[in-house]
Amino acid sequence: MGRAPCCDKANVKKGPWSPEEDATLKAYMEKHGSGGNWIALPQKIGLRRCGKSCRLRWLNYLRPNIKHGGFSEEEDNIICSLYMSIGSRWSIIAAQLPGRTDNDIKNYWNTRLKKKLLGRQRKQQQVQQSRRTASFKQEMNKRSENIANFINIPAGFDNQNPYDLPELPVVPVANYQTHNPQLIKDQASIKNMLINLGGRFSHDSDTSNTSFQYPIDILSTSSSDQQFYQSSINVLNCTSAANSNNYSQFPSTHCDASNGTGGSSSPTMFHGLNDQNNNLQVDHLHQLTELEVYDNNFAYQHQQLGGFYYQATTETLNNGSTAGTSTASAESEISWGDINSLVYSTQMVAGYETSCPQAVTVPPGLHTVFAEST
DNA sequence: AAACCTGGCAACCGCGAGACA
DNA sequence: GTGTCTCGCGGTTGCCAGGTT
Repeated sequence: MGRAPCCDKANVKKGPWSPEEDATLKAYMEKHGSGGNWIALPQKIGLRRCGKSCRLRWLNYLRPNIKHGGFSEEEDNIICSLYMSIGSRWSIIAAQLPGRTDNDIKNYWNTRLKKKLLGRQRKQQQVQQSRRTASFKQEMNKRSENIANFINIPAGFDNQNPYDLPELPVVPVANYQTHNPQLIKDQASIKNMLINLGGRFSHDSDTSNTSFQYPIDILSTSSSDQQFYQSSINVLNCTSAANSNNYSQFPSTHCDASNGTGGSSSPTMFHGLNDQNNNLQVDHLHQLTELEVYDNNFAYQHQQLGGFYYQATTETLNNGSTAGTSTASAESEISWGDINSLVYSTQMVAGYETSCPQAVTVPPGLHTVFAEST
């Protein structure tokens, strides 16, 4: 059986609202509220409008304290960060921005923010392209050298084909979303996600468990996966500590992986690309320039391009070793309302890491590897 | 000045979830 | 358990103002 129409389509008015209609709806809503039944409301107040239309008009336009346009840089950042974390969950994003409606944010994203981001990405891609070209030239030079060495082949050469340079390692890094095909569908899921990302909620009953939980079944992964996860968790435990602070008041101390609380040296930061299977391609690693490190938007832009973002030391990359064992040094109490401070992290990753690495949170699909600085 | 194009935004549509009989 | 109804959400459409040709 089909769904019954919510209203008599033939007798309802469509299109823009007149000032009179607005005034009627507003007056009624301010006095009585919707009464929990939007469908019956238009008839009650003599409006030839669909109940859904009334609801929309009230929520998006007539409701008190609605802000239109003039999005601030801070709001931009929140929207971008949240979009990167949870996708097009406009109502949730709107809940973090007082006075903004989901419709407003959705429109703003579609018409401006997305383009703004794409523009920056294009710029970034150009830079990356020139780097790849340079790296290709370098590789060709290396190969030329190898060929030259082959020509002067030493005695005892073991028939190895000199043209086959050793394959560069491809280190698998499990992707949160890959391992969690059941995508986030509700606040509980998001809460779980945030817990998995290192947060805890003040009303959680198990307060004894302060350590980070693996977002995937890590025992079934390879040892190298486990090592990378452990590295990530070291970061996340640091994150837990950081998240108890207001994001605008970061401590000036550093965080290293050995104790999760503080260190003094700055980690080296890299970025790279994932392959089709979301595996980290070490051969595409690139150490971040200072400019990139301080580019507030680099992290999430790069993630959008299908890349990952992390920090590690050259040593870690070479031997795949984990950072020192970390323990959560401070409990982080994160309420649902504190989601803001969490989601800021995607932006903070690049903008703050070198001076305050503990302010790192890993959104789904974003890989972070942390190791002691050399 | 007129036609055309483009971007921004309000409003609509269809669907899923949850409440209720 | 099933069907109906409402709400809320995200995607899409279409109008309109301003810019360009």
